[in-house]
Amino acid sequence: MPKELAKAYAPQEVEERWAKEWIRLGVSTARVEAPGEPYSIVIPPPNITGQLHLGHALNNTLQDVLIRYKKMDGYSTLWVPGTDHASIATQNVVERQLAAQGLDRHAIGREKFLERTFAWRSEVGPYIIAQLKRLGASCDWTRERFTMDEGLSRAVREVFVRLYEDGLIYRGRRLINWCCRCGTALSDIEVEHEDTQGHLWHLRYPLADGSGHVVVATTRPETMLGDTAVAVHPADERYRALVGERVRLPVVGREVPIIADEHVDREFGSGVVKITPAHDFDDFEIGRRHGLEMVSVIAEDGTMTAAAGPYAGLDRAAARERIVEEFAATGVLVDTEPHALAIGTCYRCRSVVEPLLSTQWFVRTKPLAEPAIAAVRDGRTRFHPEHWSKTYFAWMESIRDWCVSRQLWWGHRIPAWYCDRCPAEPGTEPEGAAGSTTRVIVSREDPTGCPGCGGPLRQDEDVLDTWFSSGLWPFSTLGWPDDTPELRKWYPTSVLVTGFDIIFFWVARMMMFGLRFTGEVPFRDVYVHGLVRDEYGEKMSKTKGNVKDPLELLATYGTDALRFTLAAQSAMGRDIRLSLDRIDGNRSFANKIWNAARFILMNADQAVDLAAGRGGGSDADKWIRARLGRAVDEVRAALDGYRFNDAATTLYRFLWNEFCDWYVELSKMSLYGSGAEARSTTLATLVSVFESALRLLHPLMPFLTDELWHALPGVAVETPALVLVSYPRASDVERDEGAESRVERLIDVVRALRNLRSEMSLPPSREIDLFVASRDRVALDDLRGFGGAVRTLAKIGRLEVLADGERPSGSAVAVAGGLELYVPLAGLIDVAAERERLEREIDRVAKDLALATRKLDNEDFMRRAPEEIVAKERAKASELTAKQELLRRGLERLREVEA
RNA sequence: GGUCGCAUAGCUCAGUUGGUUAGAGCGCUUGCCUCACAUGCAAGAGGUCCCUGGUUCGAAUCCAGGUGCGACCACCA
Repeated sequence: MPKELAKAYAPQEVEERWAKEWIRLGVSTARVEAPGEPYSIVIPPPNITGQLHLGHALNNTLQDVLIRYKKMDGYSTLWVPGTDHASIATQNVVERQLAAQGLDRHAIGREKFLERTFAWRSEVGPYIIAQLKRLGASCDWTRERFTMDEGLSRAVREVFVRLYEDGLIYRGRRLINWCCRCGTALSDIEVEHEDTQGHLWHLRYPLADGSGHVVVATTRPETMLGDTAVAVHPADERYRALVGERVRLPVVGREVPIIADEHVDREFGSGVVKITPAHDFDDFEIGRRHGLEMVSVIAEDGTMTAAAGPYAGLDRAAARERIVEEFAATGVLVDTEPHALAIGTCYRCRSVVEPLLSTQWFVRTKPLAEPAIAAVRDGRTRFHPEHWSKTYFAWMESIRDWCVSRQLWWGHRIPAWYCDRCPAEPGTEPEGAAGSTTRVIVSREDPTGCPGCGGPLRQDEDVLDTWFSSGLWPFSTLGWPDDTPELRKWYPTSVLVTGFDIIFFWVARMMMFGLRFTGEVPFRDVYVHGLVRDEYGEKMSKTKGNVKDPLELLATYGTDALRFTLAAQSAMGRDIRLSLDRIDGNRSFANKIWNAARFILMNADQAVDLAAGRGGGSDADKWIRARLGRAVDEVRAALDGYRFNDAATTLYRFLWNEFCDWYVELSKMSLYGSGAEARSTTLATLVSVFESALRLLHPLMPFLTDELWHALPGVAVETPALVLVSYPRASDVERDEGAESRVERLIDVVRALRNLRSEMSLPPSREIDLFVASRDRVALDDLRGFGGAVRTLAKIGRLEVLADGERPSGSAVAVAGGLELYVPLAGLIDVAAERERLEREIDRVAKDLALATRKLDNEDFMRRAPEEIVAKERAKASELTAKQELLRRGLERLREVEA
């Protein structure tokens, strides 16, 4: 029985109802034993601290489009949802909460801190999941994972231990990036470089023998306290004689050597550079090459160490100020100039990162990167758009060892224990820290005591980089290290959908770990989407205050409208400027579809046999089926190629410009003005084509389509959700090309007549007469077939086909669909206006004709262009010639009337 | 410094392998409350496809150079 639909689509109620219904039905719950080729996606797990933002909305919309499409198309799909513990980000949030209460984590202790964080996590963790559900994401919610789940933690430990056993994880003492605010080491990519305006200070270092001085230039004068050399270029004539001499450092009084190193840039500053191996990555390397001493003058909390002498205890920034002041007063500072430089900042708290000497755990990445590079080179994993593979290669090929230990509490604790009574076993001493006497035990199970002396052990205090566990996500979520049916079935996953900002952090790590531990790539495809920006192209950020809340947009425009807009704007790899007008336009699109359904339901006063709508009927019925077939092909091809924008455009055009604008109008004639049989076929076609179109659209607009599909007469009512129904296949749709071209001709004619009416300012209510002539028999036959439709759609009163050679005078003339159209003007309009219109039209035709003629006159074109192109050009030219001739005749007749 | 991307209508953007009359949405103009829809219908105006050169019968599309944006990477103190 036809349902009553409200006059306008109100998404809110429909969406909330369906979101719940899908979950109640468990439509997206994956079953290992389900038939069909496997298709799987693992969600980029949002941070538990997260709020759904537009980036998530985009990311998850695209994944959902793919999953729904594949599921409908018969694949055995799995979309694994979950969240990331986000070690450092979450810890910072909780620490801020503590600070608000005047506490810090050390005050409450590790255990309490973790308790509190877990508690908070169970409070806010479900929030983002609920938001994903609201977005319509058809994840398998029974398989939700969290990176600190028991299973995933076991995977983390397994990986750590295996890497350790294979010599790919080691402890080393070296220069690392240290965030003084977060109090932890960071990996190279966790440091962001910010351009700032600083100074270049020129300092005078006296030679130790008192024979003179050298001037060094530095952007960080406070580090001079830790200088252990100054360096010049070996080929620099100015300083060649000084190499091997010593300078005496101001303040600390230490004598340090003048060394020669290729790395020094002779052009920069004075050509003499101070070397601080403990606080600068370049200097660290130079120090290594020359066996220099390393003096740490900045401590982990950002204050100066005892080695900084009189500055000990001062914050590094204050120390710099003091030193500059004092150097200015004592003549050490000889010059100050402004200097632009990039300083490293912490990606989580934005404070300035210090290079410090520290003992940390590192992953040896070269042996992991090589197979990961090969897998993309040989196409086992493909990037879309392809150019992102270049970014991936560039990073992978110059990868450096990955510092994975963090001095944090929230995260996976490093499975290493120390016995301070037993000596280190050979080969397990930290690199770069000779003479360590501590025995290290790395183990899958928590050890009960030292295997050497049986004595107590202390576990490493540190946790792992959060990206260590996310790097395992594609297989840890499927049950690895166990050999599970899920892993066998759905790994490798089909596609990873992500933003380019985490190619290094995440994609690269998953590739390395995936290949190392499963022997296979973690995903076949990587679809990299752009960033969602505001309407001015600015990145959305809290600090800029231009963040749009997706939930607000959902409330205003509807989820489907937002989803459709995001997909439609997702041209391969381009950023999205989100314009509210666009979303609004797609809200109208949803409303348009809603009203098409209303129209159908209003007319569905009889039982509808869907099968009867799949063949036969009028030309219009056949035409819309043919158009549907084309749309199906296009949408499928677009989705297969991750061209979401093309899929959206095709759907929009088909539903609005073809189905609603033309077919619905044409169907009215059959519904209201013909026999029962024709009427019944048209009704069935309306329902059948619309039903297919809803299925075709479903991945993009799941709520609206599910609601309407179930309201249609004749559909399988026992199917509880549209995602369980098959995706349309072009081969299931009849394609009658004859009918297709006849209706195209009809459309051309109606357009031409409407155009003419409009140009002549004829009121739509006013009927006009139409005389038609043509030398094209087929065109005339066609016209006889669809004449009635022309009369209705263009408001024609009399319609007559002229005899051979007979042409009316004083008529407006148009040429369309191979037909000459004459509309007598007597008493209708101003003849002069029509004459002008004709003249303009003739000009236009003449221009096109000239273009075509020039090509055909060109010998090279005729000789070298392919046959079909030449034929096309010929056809065009002759058509234009005929048209021109006609318009000219029409013009002449008009002039006669005028005269 | 290196690498990558982008430049098309007033605005936001499409335009797969070179051959279209260069498209869409919004905005604008004109006319319509036509029995699904005014979140609508019909019609229209609006473009040196950034510049220069090259390849080609043919370039918005391919190549080179330039200009202007944007992003990423980077150890020039």
